Amino acid sequence: MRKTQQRKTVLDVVFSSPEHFDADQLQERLPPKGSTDFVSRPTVYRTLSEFVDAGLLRKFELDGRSVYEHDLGYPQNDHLYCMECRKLTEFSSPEVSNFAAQVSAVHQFQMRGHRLIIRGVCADCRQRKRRQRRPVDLI
Amino acid sequence: MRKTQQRKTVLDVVFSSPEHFDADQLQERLPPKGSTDFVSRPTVYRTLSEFVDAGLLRKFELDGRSVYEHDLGYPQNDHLYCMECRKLTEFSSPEVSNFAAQVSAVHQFQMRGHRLIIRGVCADCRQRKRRQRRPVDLI
DNA sequence: TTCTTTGCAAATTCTTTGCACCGAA
DNA sequence: TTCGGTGCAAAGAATTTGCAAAGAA
Repeated sequence: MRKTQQRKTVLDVVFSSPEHFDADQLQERLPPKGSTDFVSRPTVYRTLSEFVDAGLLRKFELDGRSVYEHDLGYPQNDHLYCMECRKLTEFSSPEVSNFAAQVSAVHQFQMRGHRLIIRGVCADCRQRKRRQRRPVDLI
Repeated sequence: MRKTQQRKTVLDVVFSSPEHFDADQLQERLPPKGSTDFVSRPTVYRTLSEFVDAGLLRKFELDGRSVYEHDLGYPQNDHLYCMECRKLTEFSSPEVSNFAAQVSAVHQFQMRGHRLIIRGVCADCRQRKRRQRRPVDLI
């Protein structure tokens, strides 16, 4: 595997923030179209795919798009997903993992992994909505 | 809302089986292109969307496609997903629900719902693979 | 008749592929 | 020099939309 400017650029940006992202969000953080170290959309996808294979990132689907997260070496199976700002907050719970293993055993199911997504509205967005609503409520 | 042949046809087929399905799988079970009661692809999507709004079906994303399940009036938040045959087996667990509520509270997160997907290989597919492998192993 | 619903074709969105050129090694 | 890697354009797959014609009420 060759050390190219594109792979370096993507690597830098991907690991400059601990946040989840999709291909679109990543490209927004990469150098724009005129720059010397611009990275094209196909290369973004190809590079992300390589990083997943290399174990640097994990990929999963959300709302029909592919979302990537850093592979921190320990399980990150569980997420709070804000339906307003699309922010993901991750955690991992032995309770859920044990439960999943137990259910799999009962169904003679060979478990390869599991993922719990809790949908809702995050604290920030609730705050924002409350503030926005107040002036109207007072009329 | 008008009573059209298309809506009736889709309704019949959707509720003729308790299985999960995506738009493609549904259309395969609908009358083919020449038939009197053919339903076009856009109408399939529009009708499914109406059924979701009406509370007859629930929709969620899996592997980048939209998957529909019957809304049976009780929670079906948890699924075993076979990566081989794509079969979904559903269940619902108060443990996971309670856990989700508890985590949400800690994060001041307003929970709207949750979904646990356990990925792996179902009992049937394990059987099938074992059978297929045997002749080769004996050589 | 009226106004919703449908089918067709085309547009969108996200992702992947074909291919000629570029550039690490 | 040699292949692997890249950008562009185009292809795909899933879903949605514009619009004129069809058909419930």
